[in-house]
Amino acid sequence: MFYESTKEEPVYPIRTAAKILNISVHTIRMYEKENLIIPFKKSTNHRLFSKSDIDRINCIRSAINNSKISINGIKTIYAMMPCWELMNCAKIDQNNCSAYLDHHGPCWANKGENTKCASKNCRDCSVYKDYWDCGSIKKFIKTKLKSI
Amino acid sequence: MFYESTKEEPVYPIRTAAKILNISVHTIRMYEKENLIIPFKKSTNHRLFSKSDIDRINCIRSAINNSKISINGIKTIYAMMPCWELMNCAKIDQNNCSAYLDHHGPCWANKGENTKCASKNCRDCSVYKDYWDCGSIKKFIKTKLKSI
DNA sequence: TAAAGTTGGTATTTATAAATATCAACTTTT
DNA sequence: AAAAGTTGATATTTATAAATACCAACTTTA
Repeated sequence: MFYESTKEEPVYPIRTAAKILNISVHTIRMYEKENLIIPFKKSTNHRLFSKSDIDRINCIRSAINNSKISINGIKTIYAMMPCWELMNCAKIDQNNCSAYLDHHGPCWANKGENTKCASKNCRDCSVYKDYWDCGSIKKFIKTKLKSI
Repeated sequence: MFYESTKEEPVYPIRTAAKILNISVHTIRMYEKENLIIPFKKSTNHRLFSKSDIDRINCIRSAINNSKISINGIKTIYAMMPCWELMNCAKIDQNNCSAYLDHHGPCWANKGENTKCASKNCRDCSVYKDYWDCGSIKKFIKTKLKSI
C-alpha cells in the first residue's frame, strides 16, 4: 500500500508519458537507447513510467533544450558520479568495473560482469534514482569530500 | 632558462596556433569567449599560446568532434571538478564562491569576489592547467575519495 | 474479435551548435 | 611607412544532433 503511493510506481504507458511530457513516443525510446533512462518493463516487454521517470525526463529535456548540453554530454556528466562510493564497492570490484574505470557513460550502462552490481536491477538503485541532475551529483561529491 | 623550455611558455600568436590546430582564428577566440581556454595576453592585448594550450585545444576539439559533447556540456563537466579541494579553500570561502556553489561552468569563469582565487591568474592555476579532460577530473575525484 | 496501443527498425525532417566569412579600426614588425 | 597580423562584432554557412514520421508484427483492452 505504501509503495502504491510513491513516485516510483510504474503507472504510465509510453503514450501517456509522451503526452504528459509533450514529446513523441520515439524520443522517449531514444533516451532509453542512449542509456539516459531505464523504464520499467512488463513481462510483455511494454514500458511503464513512474512520476519520478517523468521528472527525470523533464530534467534531461531541460539539459538539452535550455542548458544546451548534448546527449553525449549528459552521459559523460553521469559518468562523473562516484557510484563506487555510494555502493561501498570493494577495491577489487572497482578495478573490474568499467563504471569505475571509464568516463563515457553512466554506471548502469557500464557495470562490470563480476561486480556486486551485475545481478542488480539498476532502475531500483540509488545511483540511478537519486542522482540525475548535475547539481545533485556535484553535491554528492562535495558531501563525500567533506568527510575527509 | 628552465621556464623557457616548458610546455607552458606562451610562444605562438593566434594565427600560428590556428595553423597548427588546422582551425580558424575565430574558432579559437570562440573557445576563449566560452571560457574553455585562457590565452596569455601581451600588454597590447594580443594573445599568445603555449604547447600546452595546443594540447588543451586539441582535447576540446576531440570532445566536440569525436565524443560529440557540446561546448556547454564541456563547461558543465569542468564545473564538476572539486577545485576547492585542490586549492584547500576555507569553508567560509566555499560558501562565498559560485565555483563551489554553481555547476554551469569552470571555476575560472565563476570565481568569487572575496575568495583567495579572486586576485590570482587562473591561467597559472593547477585546476586550469592540469584538469582539462574528463579522465583527469574523474581521476582526481577517485584519488581524493580514496583518502577517506 | 475489433480497436487501440506497443514493439523495434529505418528513413527523413528540423532545429541549431559549431565553424567560417567579412568588416573597419588598431598594433606590431621590418 | 608599408606589410602583416590582431582586435572585437555581426552575419552567414555548414554540419549534425535531436526529433519526427513511417512501417509491419505483436499485445492489450473492452
